[in-house]
Amino acid sequence: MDYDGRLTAHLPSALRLLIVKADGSVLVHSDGGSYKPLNWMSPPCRLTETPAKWTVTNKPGETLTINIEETLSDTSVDLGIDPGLVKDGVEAHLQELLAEQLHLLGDGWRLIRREYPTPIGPVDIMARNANNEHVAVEIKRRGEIDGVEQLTRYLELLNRDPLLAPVHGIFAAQEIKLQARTLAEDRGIRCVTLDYDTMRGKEREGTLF
Amino acid sequence: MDYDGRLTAHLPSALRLLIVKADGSVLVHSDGGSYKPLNWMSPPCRLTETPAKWTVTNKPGETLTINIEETLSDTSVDLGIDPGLVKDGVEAHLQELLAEQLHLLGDGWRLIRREYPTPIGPVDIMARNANNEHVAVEIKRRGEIDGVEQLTRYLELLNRDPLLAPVHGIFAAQEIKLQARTLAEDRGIRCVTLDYDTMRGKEREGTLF
DNA sequence: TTGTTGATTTCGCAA
DNA sequence: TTGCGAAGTCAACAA
Repeated sequence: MDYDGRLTAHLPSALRLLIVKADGSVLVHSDGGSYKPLNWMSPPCRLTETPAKWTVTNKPGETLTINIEETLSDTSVDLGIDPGLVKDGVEAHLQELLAEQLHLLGDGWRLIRREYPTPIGPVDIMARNANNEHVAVEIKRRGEIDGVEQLTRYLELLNRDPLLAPVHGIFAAQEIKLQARTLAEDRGIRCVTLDYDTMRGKEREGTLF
Repeated sequence: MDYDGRLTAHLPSALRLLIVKADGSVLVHSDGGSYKPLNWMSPPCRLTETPAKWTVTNKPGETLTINIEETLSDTSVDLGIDPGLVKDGVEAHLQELLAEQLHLLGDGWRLIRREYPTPIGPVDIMARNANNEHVAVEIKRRGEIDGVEQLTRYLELLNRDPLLAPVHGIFAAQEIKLQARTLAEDRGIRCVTLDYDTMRGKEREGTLF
C-alpha cells in the first residue's frame, strides 16, 4: 500500500482491515494502535477498484494505492444516515458557565460580553471588576503556555486603548500546567482553576430556586 | 451509546460499525465523516461483554457503554503483527535538507548544529551567517503563529547570553500564513518559504556527483 | 512517567 | 470558501 500526497508513505504487505465508507473515504486499520488508521483517504474522493488493486484519488491529486493479495472476509452493510453526537464539557461550556458565575473571580464583578471582539481574535470573556476596571479572561480546558501567550497578545493590544486601560488578565482553566502558571504570574496574569463539576452543580442548584 | 470521561457524549440508537482491536480498543464508526470514530476507547482498556450490552473501561475510570439492539453482521479475523509505516516529507526531513543546503538562507553560512539545545527546548538549526553572527532557524511544515512565538522565546533566551548575542531569527516553512509572517517580521524575524520538491531534487542531484 | 512537539491532524464555527 | 482555534486531540520522542 502506498500513499502519495502531502507526504509519501509506504506500508508493507500484511493482513489489514480495509473500510470503505458510504462517502467513498477509505480507511486502512491494523490490529492495534489507537483510532487513527495506518493510511487513509478523506472524502471527497473516488475509489477505482479491480480485484487485485484499489486506487483512491481525491481532488488535489493525492493517491492511495492498495494491492490486494488475498481476501479473508468481505462484508457490506448500508448504515443509513446518522443522528448527531451530543457533547458536553468542552471549552464553550466552561465559558458559558463562568460567564454566569463571575462571582468565582471576585465579588461585584460584571460581565461586559462573551467573545469580546478584537482585531486579533475574540477575548473569551470581558468583564469589569469591583473597581470598575476591565478584565480580559482567557478560558482553556487545559491551561498551557500557548493560552498565556494568546492572552498576553490580547492584553497588549487592549491596553493601547485609553478607553479600556488598564485591562487586567485572568487565565482560567480546569487544570493549569506549572510552566503556564509561572509564565502567567510573571506577567501579572492571575490564574484561576475551574472545577467543572462544581460549576455545573451550582448551575443546577441555581435553577432550583 | 454513552461516553463518560474527559467529557460526556451521547450517541442515539442507529446502525453503526463497531471495531474491536486485538489490544482491546474499541472504535464506533458511522458511514461518513473522516477517519475519526464517533466514539471510541483507546488502549489500554477492558471490554466487558453481554449480548445486549458492552462496557469498555480504562485505567482512569472512563467508560464507554454500548447497548446493542440488533447485529447485522459479525466478523472476526486475527490480523497478526504489523510491519511499520514508512513516512517521508515531514518536518524532520525538511530540517535535514535545509541543514545540508544552508546556502538557501545566504552565502557563506555555516551550520553549528541541528537540534541546538536550550533550557526551553531545542532550536531546529543554529548557524552562523557571513558576518559570523548566530542565527536560530525554526522550521515548520506549515508556518503559523505558534511557531513564531516559539522562535521568539528561543531568541529572547539566547540573546541573554553575551557569548551568543546577537542571535538573529529565521522562520522557515513550506507555507507561511499571513498572520504568522506579519508577526514574525514585526519582531525582526526573517521568513523563508521552502520548496520541498526542489530541496529533495537538489539532494538527489547532489548525490550524482 | 512526564513533558513537548508535530500531524496526510480532524472538526466546528464564523467571516 | 477560507481561516482560525479546539480536540476525549493522537503519537513520537526526550528527559
